[in-house]
Amino acid sequence: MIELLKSNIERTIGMSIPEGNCSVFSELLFEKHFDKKDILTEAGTICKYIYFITEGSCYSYLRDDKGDVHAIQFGLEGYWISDLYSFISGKGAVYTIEALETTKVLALNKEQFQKACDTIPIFDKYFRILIQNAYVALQYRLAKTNSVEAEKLYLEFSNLHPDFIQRIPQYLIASYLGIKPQSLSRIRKELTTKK
Amino acid sequence: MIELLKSNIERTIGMSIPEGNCSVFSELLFEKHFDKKDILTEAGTICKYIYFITEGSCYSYLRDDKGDVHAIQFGLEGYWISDLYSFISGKGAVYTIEALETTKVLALNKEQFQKACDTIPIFDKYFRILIQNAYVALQYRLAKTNSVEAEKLYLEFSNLHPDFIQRIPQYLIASYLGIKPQSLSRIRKELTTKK
DNA sequence: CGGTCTCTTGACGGAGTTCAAAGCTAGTGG
DNA sequence: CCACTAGCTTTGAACTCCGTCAAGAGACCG
Repeated sequence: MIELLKSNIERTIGMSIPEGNCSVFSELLFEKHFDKKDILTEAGTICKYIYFITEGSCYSYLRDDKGDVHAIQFGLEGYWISDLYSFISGKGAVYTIEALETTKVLALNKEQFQKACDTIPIFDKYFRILIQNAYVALQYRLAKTNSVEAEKLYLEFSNLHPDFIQRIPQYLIASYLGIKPQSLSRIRKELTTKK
Repeated sequence: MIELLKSNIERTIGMSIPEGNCSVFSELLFEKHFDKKDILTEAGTICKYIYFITEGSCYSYLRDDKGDVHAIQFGLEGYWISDLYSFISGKGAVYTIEALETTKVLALNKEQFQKACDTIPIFDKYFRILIQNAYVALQYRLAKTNSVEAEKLYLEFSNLHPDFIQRIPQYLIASYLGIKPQSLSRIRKELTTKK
């Protein structure tokens, strides 16, 4: 269970974790289980946890004034997901997080997160790298959104995340790319007839 | 000079800086001067510094396959600007950073940045918060880009950053918002006639 | 005062949206 | 185990916002 997280950390920071640290982890993290369509965090409420997905998949979304859903982020096994703003500030969440499948996570509340950062320097470093990477990737994604047509956006996405294409419904991928499901359907049709 | 940074740190982390730390700063940071249109970092080369702007303004941009420029980020007095990916990884920068006016910055290279984080815990914390905030804001910006028409995007931007509207050329603001200068011109016309 | 850079305006075109309806597909209950 | 339903995907036709191309007006700098 915790093995996935451990290997994830080691891969990210490029060094192996001392044995002692693992037991500290086990104490801080606790498992949670969600069924498909369960809500991990509701927009407006305080997001008390960051979740590390060990099984299944989730996504976060923003609901706009018209009530339309806009997918923000997907998470599969080995991904963290949360409303970071709410988690850190303690204010109401902007996004809702929902399970796409039967999902198991390791949850960490703010206090435990602090403790993990304070007592396990490697974890502190790990999380810093994670956010830096997420920030850099996001900046690039926005730049692409503003400069490239939807077809190329989809191609890049499917090359980068073939696993997402397999497991995440098309209408959510469309939403994530900033287009309508109908448009993505037409794009996919175009792509298959091209080949 | 360094006062601006000091007050910036104090405002961000919500506590005052011990006297001793300031002198450490002065040793690590060094001043640089740029004229309008000078390049702080060129895409493709390694971005060796993060810059804290004390006077003037800059922007970072991505040049796409067609040679078109896409504004990524603006920086005025009190803002940090860099190609974070390149700075951290030591690989070639994705973005170019250019001065929009005569600009003075405090520069910090990787080694000095490390030293600052290691010896000044407050600085470490400050930078973590900065990136977290930037990440959260960016995520929200992308969500808006994908859900809101250009007019509202511009209105939000001008409400949030009236100082940017004053000092940054309109064609760059258009680029930042992901639209063409002509479109922004028309949007602005619409808005004035509406009132 | 001439040249370059920025902003504006007009006409047209195209990528993606909207509205609507019909196929699919997977999950549910009988 | 099949039938039914709800949700997802596909397809068509009309529309809309923004992009493209082009030209002119204004501003700024040497």
